[in-house]
Amino acid sequence: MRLSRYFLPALRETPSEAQIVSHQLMLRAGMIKQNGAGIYTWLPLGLRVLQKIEAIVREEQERAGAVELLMPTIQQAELWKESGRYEAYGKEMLRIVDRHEREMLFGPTNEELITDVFRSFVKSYKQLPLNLYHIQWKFRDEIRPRFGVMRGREFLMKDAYSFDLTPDAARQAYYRMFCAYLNTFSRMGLKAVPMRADTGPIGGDLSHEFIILADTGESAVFCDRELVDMAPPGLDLDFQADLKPEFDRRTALYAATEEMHDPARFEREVPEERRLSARGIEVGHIFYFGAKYSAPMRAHVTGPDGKDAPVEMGSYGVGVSRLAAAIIEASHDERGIIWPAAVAPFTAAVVSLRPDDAAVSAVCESVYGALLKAGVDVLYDDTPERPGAKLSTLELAGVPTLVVVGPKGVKAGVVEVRDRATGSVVEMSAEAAIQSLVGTSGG
RNA sequence: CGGAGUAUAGCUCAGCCUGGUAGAGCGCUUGCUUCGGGAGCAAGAGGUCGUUGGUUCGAAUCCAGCUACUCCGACCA
Repeated sequence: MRLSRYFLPALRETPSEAQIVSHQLMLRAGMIKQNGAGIYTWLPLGLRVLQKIEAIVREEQERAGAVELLMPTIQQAELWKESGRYEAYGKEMLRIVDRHEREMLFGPTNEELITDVFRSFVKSYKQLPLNLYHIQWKFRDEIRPRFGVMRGREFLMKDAYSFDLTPDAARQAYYRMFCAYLNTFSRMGLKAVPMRADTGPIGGDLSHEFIILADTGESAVFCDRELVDMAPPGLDLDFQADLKPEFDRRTALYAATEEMHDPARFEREVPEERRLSARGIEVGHIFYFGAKYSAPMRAHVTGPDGKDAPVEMGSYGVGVSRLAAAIIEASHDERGIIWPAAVAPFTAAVVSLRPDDAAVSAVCESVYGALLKAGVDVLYDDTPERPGAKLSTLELAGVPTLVVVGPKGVKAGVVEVRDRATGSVVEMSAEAAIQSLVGTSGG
């Protein structure tokens, strides 16, 4: 992408409405624009990040055996009346009336819809286990949205729903998602700690929140330090196997959010030097809730004994749009965002210090062309801005690697390769710069 | 929903107290000089001062209503 043809409306000053660093940086880097309280347009750079996050979530869901579909944003009220949540959900649910005076709603979640899909098509235990997921915009009319997309009213969420015949099988489905989540967050460069969670209004008796640690996190968390650096299960994990040992190993140590925190137990179970009190951001939440929806909505399957029973369900959410902000909270410095390569909007940028210099432009074009051809997500800054302004903007936007091409370097036969995270600046031939990027870019 | 603020140029803000017809910096346009860390000079464009009403000879300024946004609390991926 040539920056001269791109749309990157970066701001030099911080808009006054932004309180936390991720919101400030997202506005300044031209990722989002606010429309109303908790409602945002995703500008091109922000959309790229969102799509990278989505892609990772999708790959790891598929790896764990989940199947993607897409449910609507606007739903009819009927199913919610059936489950009993139309009254129970309260004002957070945005209710809409259509031209025929029918009651509609903008979905805050999708248990009812998916349960309806399931009961329409699945009748036998032989079609189980099943895990269906989608990545869709949701709306919750929060009393007080804040912190940009961290707690918006409209947000993009991945939610998966598992269906099993027995509680034991349902627990295995839960363990699969548990492991998939750890791999998912790890791939985004995050250290996520699973914490025993309150099941809240969704109900059920088994639930974990996935928390990433960040000073600006909205909830206080308490855990054993060992958990923070525990490696994820890994992409070669066998999702067909019994994952209970894996799950048990990762939930044996103390980890709790404020609501579930038991100070006495914390002190009893965790040696003092390993006690970690920090702040965290919830980026995922998984629930096992059995027949909470399948019973009232009569989503029954016939078992091998010929008897019908409500299907055992669980639901598994990832806050996709929230993750964009959460990653920034966990990875930034005074100059701006530091994207982990896997979610960076562009993995590299070629920066022409002198677009009016033919020799400089020739080197830029050849590097840019080679990187494009190799499938690297590369931005080419061919604009006539001054060097300082260019570098500042690209550092603000967090591009992981810059290939800086200037007249001095070109005369000496070198370009500069700058690493955003470490700040290192290395001179090398254009050829070597291309090689280093093609070799390391994971796409 | 309770409490507290804010609303003036694209952005950050001043002006309001003490009423007299709107400013700065950055950004934008044009030209020249510059060009390796957010350039300099010159000339420009850009605002029904959130909105409605009231007071007044006269309102960005004083008063009231409304709306939007932000912050603190209860709620949440």
